[in-house]
Amino acid sequence: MTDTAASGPSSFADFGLHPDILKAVVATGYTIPTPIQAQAIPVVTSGRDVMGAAQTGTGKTAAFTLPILHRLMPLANNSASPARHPVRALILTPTRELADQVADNVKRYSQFTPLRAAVVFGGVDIGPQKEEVRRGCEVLIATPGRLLDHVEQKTINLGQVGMLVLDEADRMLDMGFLPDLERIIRLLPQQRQTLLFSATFSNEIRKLARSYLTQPVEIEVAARNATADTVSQIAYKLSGDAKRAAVVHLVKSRGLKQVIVFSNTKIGTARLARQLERDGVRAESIHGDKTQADRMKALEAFKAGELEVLVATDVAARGLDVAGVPCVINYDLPYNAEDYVHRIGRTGRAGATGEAIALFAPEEERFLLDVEKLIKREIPRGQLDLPASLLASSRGERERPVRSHGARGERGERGERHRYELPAKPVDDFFFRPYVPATGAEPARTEAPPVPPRTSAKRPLAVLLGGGKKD
DNA sequence: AAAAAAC
Repeated sequence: MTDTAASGPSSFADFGLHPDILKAVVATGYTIPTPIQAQAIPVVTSGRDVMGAAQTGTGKTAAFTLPILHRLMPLANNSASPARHPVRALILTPTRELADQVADNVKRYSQFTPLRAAVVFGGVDIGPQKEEVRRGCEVLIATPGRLLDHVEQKTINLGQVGMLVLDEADRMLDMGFLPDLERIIRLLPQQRQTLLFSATFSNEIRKLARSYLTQPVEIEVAARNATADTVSQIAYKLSGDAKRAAVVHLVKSRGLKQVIVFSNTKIGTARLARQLERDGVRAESIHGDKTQADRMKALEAFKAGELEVLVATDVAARGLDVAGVPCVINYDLPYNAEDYVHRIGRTGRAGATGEAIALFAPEEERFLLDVEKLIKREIPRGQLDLPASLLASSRGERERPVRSHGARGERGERGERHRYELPAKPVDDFFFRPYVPATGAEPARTEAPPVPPRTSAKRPLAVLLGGGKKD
């Protein structure tokens, strides 16, 4: 812990930032730096490495973007030659949306300078990115995979990068980006400033920091894993069936706009959005199986206030910054308690008040208890009175029971609903072959071993052959 | 267990 928090500058003008950058800050309407900005800006400006733990929505992006631009100003020139604009600062993010958003910020803060910024990420045509990069950029924002693609195609050279930012580093590790990160870092000069931001300081993160940071200044603004005080939290216990009705009721009865509803699965996300639309709620879904164009379209519509609800997987749990999201609903409780913190961090941002509502089925209560343990506070349980009309339609439309395979005994007494049940996907006919006991008398079968359900197709061969380790 | 990310 550092104890410099209280004594930070009380105005952006106190940082000594280059006037052209300060001008953009003023134009954006910022006056008082947030705690992370107050702490990080002087340290980054001084050239030191930083290991920062900050709640999302605390102004983290500006906290590293502003001093980076400031430090690049002596290198800025108005030349039209791409050769005069090599990449000097590289910002890596785990998701495409976050990269895009950080790029928007960098472009805004550099609008009055000759500095140029570009962004590259996957899922979209690489051609325009090549063109943008070819024109030259001092600041490059990227997701790791597409960046390596560019490097291999020699459209991007990282040999002049003097500043590296790893944003949402814990998420990048979770997503298996470590090998990509290592490859990218090997392409950078040894002599550089490195900033690592992470929601948590896990052992893996500390190890990463030991490998790539030099005597970093540790900055931590909020107690780790704490939730913002400005977010009120409540949890409603509901059967799985009633959840959808609850979302409709909450949105309609209170006239909510711009609600993010989190679901655990891509399929569940898409299905819920469709059902909400049928119930007269303007809703779109965003998840990783959608094309990048659709993801952007949904996000834009949401930002523009055209949607009442954005139904999202955890693709949207971290980093997304939509001004003024008043309410986040956890339609499913996340398997990892930490994801709860990230999800509800979408509301109550930058000091605004927000509300986080959790809808949990009885069998999900243990996840709620995990969350309470992590955030070290109790989430009050509420009672939600749903109109009968909503509940009825919720039942009628149900094509198959949700979680009917749950191990709970009381499911039996509602057996009538099982008649609606149809498997979502065709089941491999292996499961329907008669069971043959493996007696000695049995003729030797030379049949290939059954292929497990298709999800295993991506597993290493060794696992398929039974040689893989299972832990 | 699920999600994300290069083609």
